[in-house]
Amino acid sequence: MKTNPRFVLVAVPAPLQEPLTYAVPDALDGRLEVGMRVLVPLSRRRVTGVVVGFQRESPVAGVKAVAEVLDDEVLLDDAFLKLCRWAADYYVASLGEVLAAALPPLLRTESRLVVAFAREPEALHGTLDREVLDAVSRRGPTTPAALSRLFPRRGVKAVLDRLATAGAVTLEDRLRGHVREARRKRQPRPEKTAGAAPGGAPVLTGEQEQVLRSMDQRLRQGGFETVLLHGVTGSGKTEVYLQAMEQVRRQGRQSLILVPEIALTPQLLDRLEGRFPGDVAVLHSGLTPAERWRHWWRIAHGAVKVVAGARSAVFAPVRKLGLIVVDEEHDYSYKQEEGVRYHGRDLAVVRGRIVGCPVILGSATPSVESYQNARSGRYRMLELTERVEARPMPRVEIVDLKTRPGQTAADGLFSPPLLSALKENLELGHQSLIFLNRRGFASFLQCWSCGFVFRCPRCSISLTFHLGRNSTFCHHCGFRQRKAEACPECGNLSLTEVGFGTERIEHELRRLLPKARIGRMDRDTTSARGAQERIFRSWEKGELDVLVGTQMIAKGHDVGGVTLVGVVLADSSLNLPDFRAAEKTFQIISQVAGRAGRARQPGRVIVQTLVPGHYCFDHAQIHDYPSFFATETGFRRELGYPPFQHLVHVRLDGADEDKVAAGARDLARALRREKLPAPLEILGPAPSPIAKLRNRYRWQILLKGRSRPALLALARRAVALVPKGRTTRLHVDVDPYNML
DNA sequence: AGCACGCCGACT
DNA sequence: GTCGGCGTGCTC
Repeated sequence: MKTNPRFVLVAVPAPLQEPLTYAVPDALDGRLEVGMRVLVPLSRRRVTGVVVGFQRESPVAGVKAVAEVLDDEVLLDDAFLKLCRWAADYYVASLGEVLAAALPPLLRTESRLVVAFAREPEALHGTLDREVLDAVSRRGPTTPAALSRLFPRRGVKAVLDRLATAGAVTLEDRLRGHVREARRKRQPRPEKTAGAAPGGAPVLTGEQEQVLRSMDQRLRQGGFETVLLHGVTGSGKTEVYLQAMEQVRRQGRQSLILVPEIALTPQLLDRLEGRFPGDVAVLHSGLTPAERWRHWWRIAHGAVKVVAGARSAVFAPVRKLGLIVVDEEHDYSYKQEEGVRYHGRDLAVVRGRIVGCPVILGSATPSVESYQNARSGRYRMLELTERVEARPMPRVEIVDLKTRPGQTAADGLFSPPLLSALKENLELGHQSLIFLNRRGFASFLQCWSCGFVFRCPRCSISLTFHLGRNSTFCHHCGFRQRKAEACPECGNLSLTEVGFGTERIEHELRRLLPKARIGRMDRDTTSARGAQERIFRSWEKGELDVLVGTQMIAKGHDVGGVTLVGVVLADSSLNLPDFRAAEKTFQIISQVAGRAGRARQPGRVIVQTLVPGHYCFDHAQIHDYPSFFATETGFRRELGYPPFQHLVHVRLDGADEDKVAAGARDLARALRREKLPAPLEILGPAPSPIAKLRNRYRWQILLKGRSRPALLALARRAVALVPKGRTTRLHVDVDPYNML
């Protein structure tokens, strides 16, 4: 494409609806191609943009010129840009926003102001100017931000302007080092991976072999197809992925495997490294920008055979993509909840279609959407119905907590069956897993005298009490407050702890099982680097008898091989105001239950609940996903929820409650006046369930209908109708998962 | 997203 | 009286 056009279209990392036009300077004539990064002026700074097209004429007058090319060859290929365009279109975002979500941070921010000492001026304005100038000459070239930190609240910016005018310092818009670095086409040293020996492939079960055989042609020859691999827990899905990836490698192509963030553990990575030594790149949120960039570079230059990562790895710049695997495809962490709210699994399928490669979605408890797609023939269903080594499925018992009258929830954390099973298991020297989907000691503190509840000052929710830190916390914004001794309303000293979380469970277990060695794994105990690994290792070595935890013990580390799993209260997820509550509960019970009985010992699972009659328990009890699906889709169809109809969640938020409410009403009224190509329901507006978050009030409108084009058209109208101000902001969430 | 321009409370 | 808060608008 060397037609020497005079203008290029450049997508910049800003929420602009359209790419911007820049002139091509003579020096770059013929050197620019679509997919190259360029440095372009934007306002008063320079940013990296991506060339997305060419133009003969400029649509606007007075365009600026491209400052520099940053690549000698195309970094982002056509398929990558197609995926980004698709995402921008579908999620009602701009290409620039999608690129901002897709590219590592180091590829975006490019220039910054650098202050350097120039010369001693003849006169200085004041003592502060003197101090700042001294600091600059002492520190060498530095940034205004660093100086502001050194002289907080003293108007450093004005000082610097004065100093610059006086010629004492230079203020220069300087490129960051890495930009130059990136341009040198030096390949980073290949990572030396601790010589993990190639792991031998284990013997496959008949089912595993059959599944692989049925995908063989696609894996060899390519071509798009989505396979839903529905395999019960412990049926060896991972082994299927690994062998499929090996097949792809033999064809000289690369594989991309997406896993939930929480499952991106050393355990999985060890396994990948074992099979593909030195050939694995990992992308996850724990990487520093520089590390992420290094991995990105290796991937883009074909230096690895396998890319593993969480959600955003769906944008990994893999060139010769031969297979995409999405493990635990039902997992909600694939949904991005800020910025462009994309779904990693759905984009994986789109990417497979664009590049023409197979996509494997794997789960023991598929999402209702994916299972429906498999039913309707859009995906091909492959099943693994048996556990490896013919291990039996665990026995699941549902215990009704209600049948214990005269007792408060505090007494009844452990029902007699669960408690005696725990004791018995302990005596046998076996390990037990106790699951509760809630952190902290008590859900909230309430005054027994006047009813006062401690609430977050920034959010409309109560504060969770954490005994270990003697404080109450907001689980949404992080607000912390030392535990008060008395009620701030009436001064009463009797503050009651209401509800319970994992910390309380651990506490009670220590009391009930004084001899047991008890550990806890939740966000509170694993926040320190390496802490999760330590807990897991001691569990693995048998140094713990009981492990209490949240989702983390159901996903993430494979804490398999236990003989007893207890679910303290299954209702916590069942009672959420969410049409997926039953699905979420079914999934989490199946996942934790799957931890039981992986070794030779058969497993036992005890699920406590106040609503034992709920259908999700019936089906979970007998490990019957298809029946659960049938019941669940019955309700979904009736109520017009996904996968039968689609949703778009529109939220307005802002600091002024009245303005947000009025804005939401105006918007809903305007949307109802729109002419649509197909009928849609417009529900609301209504205050969001969490009506205030981080001091911003929230109202929402829900769009619902069968026609996706109509839904997206209406969502775009909403974006156009709400001015891009900052007092009330609009967020559009296509296919929402979290509507709180 | 940054960054600059432009109107209202606490200080040299 | 200023300084600096962030609300608003723009970026080829």
